[in-house]
Amino acid sequence: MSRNATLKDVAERAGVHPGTASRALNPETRSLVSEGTVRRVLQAAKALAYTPNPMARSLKTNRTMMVGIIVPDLANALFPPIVRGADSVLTPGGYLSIIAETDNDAAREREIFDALLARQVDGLIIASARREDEAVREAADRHLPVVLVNRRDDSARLPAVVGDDTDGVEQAVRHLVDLGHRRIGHLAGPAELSTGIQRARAFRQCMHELGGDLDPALIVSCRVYSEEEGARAARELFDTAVPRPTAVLAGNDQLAVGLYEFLRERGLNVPGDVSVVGYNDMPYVDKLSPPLTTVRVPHARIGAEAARILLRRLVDDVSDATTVSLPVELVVRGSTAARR
Amino acid sequence: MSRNATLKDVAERAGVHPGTASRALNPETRSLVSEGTVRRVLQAAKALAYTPNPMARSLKTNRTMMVGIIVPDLANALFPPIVRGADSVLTPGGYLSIIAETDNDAAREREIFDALLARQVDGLIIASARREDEAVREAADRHLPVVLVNRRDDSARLPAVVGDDTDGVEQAVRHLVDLGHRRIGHLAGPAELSTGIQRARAFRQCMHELGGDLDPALIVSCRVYSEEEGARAARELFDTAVPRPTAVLAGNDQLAVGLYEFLRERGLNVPGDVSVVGYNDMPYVDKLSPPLTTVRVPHARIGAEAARILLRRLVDDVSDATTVSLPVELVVRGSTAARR
DNA sequence: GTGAAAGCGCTAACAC
DNA sequence: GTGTTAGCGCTTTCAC
Repeated sequence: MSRNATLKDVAERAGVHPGTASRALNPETRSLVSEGTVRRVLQAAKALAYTPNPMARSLKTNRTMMVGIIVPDLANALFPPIVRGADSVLTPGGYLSIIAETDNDAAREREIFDALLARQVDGLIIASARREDEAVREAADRHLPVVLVNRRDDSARLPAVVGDDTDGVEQAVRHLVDLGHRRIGHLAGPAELSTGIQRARAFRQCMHELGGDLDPALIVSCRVYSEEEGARAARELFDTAVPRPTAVLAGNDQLAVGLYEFLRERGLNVPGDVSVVGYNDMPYVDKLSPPLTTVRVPHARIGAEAARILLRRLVDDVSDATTVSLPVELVVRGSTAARR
Repeated sequence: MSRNATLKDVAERAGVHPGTASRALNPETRSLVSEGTVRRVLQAAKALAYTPNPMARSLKTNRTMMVGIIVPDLANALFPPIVRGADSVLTPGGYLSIIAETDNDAAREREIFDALLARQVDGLIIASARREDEAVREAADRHLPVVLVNRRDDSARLPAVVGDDTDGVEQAVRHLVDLGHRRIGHLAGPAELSTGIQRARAFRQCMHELGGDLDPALIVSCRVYSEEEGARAARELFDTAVPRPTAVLAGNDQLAVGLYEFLRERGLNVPGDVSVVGYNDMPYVDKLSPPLTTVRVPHARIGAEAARILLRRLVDDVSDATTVSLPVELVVRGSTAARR
């Protein structure tokens, strides 16, 4: 924006060669320079309020110290904590995070992926992966430093950090079964997302193990995670499953909110007639009436852990394509009650 | 991340000098090159999947094509739409947005401001301005290309885009007065923020003009915008103002949510005993019970307009420190009713 | 321990 | 119309 001091300025003021100034300023190479010179250079740098030009440095070192974070949608309260968690690790590590939104659009994701690579980011954290994802596939093919968060792709060739969906669903179903429910419905998330398929799979498994009703009509798939789709799927569920479920596990909190709407329209009471469990523990679901029982996913921790894995790759060049599952916790509120 | 084609590669493949290739690739200078050459260069570039190295370009042009967006907190549902609105203008303009959060911390804001400048961003959109703000002051002093959004600083030396607080408050108060309320309380936002002071000022003014009760005990200041602080201030309001207000205008929706909590604890019904109006129309306030009547602020438009002003400065070098006020709209829901 | 010099990839002023 | 050259600010190899 305005004329800044350059290394040359600092060198001149300190009466040394720019090369020497560079060495003195860089902690890694500082030991190569005599103590007195280091002091003079540091002093000159301070006096001139010198900040190295990252462009010039990047051009030389081939590293931008920037990491891209790709999320579907910042307005979805799920993602800001992930971003913040990642940021809290990246910033102290000297990296700048570049956040971009895909709007849940595969084409847009592709564009952003390309744009970020063109900008020479050193690595990428992707929260928008679909199970079949072109950008993710390319990242794996090219061995780019990429970590997936929250959602995985099917190839599983990239490291990923997610919440433990299997355990989360089990806690939820067990809670409902303990309350006496057997006929439990599931509003399954999009089949193209790992969370959707994973939670649905865990749901079937649990129902089987815990003695729930295995009627296939109890599972309805949602095309997207949204309130409207939740309401639509809820309608389908309650119109199809006979007798109607006494409890429903929603694939995420947004679907649960749609379910709430539907039940209210139908004149069905929560939890009197139907118990409801959500997933994620978004902000404000404790303010719904009744407050939503849901599975809390540690999104900030997920983001932080992903950043740590990425930095390990970037800084120490250690890589492994393992998936880290972080523990989740059922938060019981007012939307679940014993079956009447 | 991996070896990319350089301009030199493209030039070689097209059988021309790098300088010529550069001209052919740049739309601005393309007319200087013969048609056939342009075609060959473009073709070579395509074949090699050439993307210009932004570092090298920036080093030369002294422009990074990056804009910093500073927000207090992405988890506050207010700010993602601002970011998205800005982004929707910046991206087509060829700019990349760098989003950073201050956590409502002045020191952190200062750090981020410096870090972004060190990264050589071309301009800044600041949503975290306090009325007295060191970073904002410096930006003005140095004539940096900066646009304020949502919140302004007192010096008013920088362009700003905000919602029309005066009109918003007037619509809210008029609505309450029309419902028969006279004893209307106000949970004022932080005095260090322009929105807090502005809305409180407008509130006093309106109450005066519309015949409301001017009892100073009806206005309570909040230190921060948060639910807890809203609840605390509500307690103070209802403990101090005698007789108690029959309606309350909250400085923002978060304060309104805190007010809800307090009223529920006190056993006061909304809107039966007390009507409540919020400010901002955050997501999910329509899901509260009762759904919150509030003033809708066009945050996405605010972000977009700010970006437009910034681009005008960056691209065409037009600048003016005027404040743009965008129209707001009262959304009447279930939290307001006629005084009994 | 320090200086000299090359060069990262690009653009732009200047030749021809 | 195209080639040549210099140089943006920095790091790093090579001399000395």
